[in-house]
Amino acid sequence: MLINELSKRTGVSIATLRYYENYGMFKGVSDEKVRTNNYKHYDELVVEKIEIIKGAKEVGFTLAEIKDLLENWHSEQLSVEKKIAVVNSKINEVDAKIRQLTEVKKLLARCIEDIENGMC
Amino acid sequence: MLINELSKRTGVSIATLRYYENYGMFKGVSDEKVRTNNYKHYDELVVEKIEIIKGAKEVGFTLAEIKDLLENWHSEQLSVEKKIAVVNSKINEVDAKIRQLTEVKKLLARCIEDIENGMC
DNA sequence: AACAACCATATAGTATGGTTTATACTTTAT
DNA sequence: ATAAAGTATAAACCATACTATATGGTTGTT
Repeated sequence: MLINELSKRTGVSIATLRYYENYGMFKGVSDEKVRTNNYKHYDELVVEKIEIIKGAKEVGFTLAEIKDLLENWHSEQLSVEKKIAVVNSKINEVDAKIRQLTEVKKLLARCIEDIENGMC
Repeated sequence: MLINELSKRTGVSIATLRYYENYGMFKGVSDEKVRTNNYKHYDELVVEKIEIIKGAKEVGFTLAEIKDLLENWHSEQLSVEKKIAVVNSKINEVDAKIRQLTEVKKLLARCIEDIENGMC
């Protein structure tokens, strides 16, 4: 699919997609058979990556962190074991975020107690 | 306590604390009895607020969102019920983030399957 | 008294994550 | 064939969240 469709599929603006591609988050490929243009084509794997980018960004991961993950995930250099280790370490980070959110929830629950006790 | 101690207590740099105060996240008060300076004093409530700021930021809330929460939490204008409603709505947002993180975890688990199946 | 350590304010600079604009070529619809 | 819509690249611009620098006053120690 071309960038327009990719944008529609993912809900991410074309400008942002180009920004991501330029940043190195994923790569589209030009069709070798067509030499009149260099339109880039994106596959389902790119869609998957973008879903990860969207979710991870939403919960506070930076593009640099996400890029690092995606790069290793598809690296030819790394062994299967190492790739899995990289993804697993990201899963651990996600768990840490969940714990942090649980902490924030506790703080907010304390806020409510404070309010009920007229302390604010 | 003065800003130096506040910084040490919270682990947030003095520059950042001033930025937050200027942004309206919290306010220190000058001692009325001392007219020779306008050093600002911060209490335990400020420390609590900063803990919330730190936690909420970490998981992707913007300063504007957090400010809004903190402002309502301590507003004199709002009734107890409304304050509680504001904090509760933030708790709901936190729950949404947790769900989002769970989604990201699923996507990452799918990555691992892909890797194991040699699809990457 | 003098010197370091601390506080306040203002302004400028930086990094991240985009968005907008300009230019130019390609494809598609009529 | 020509206008509209789509694609690519580059550069300028923008908001957010700091960080650093400059200036000047205060406090505390010796």
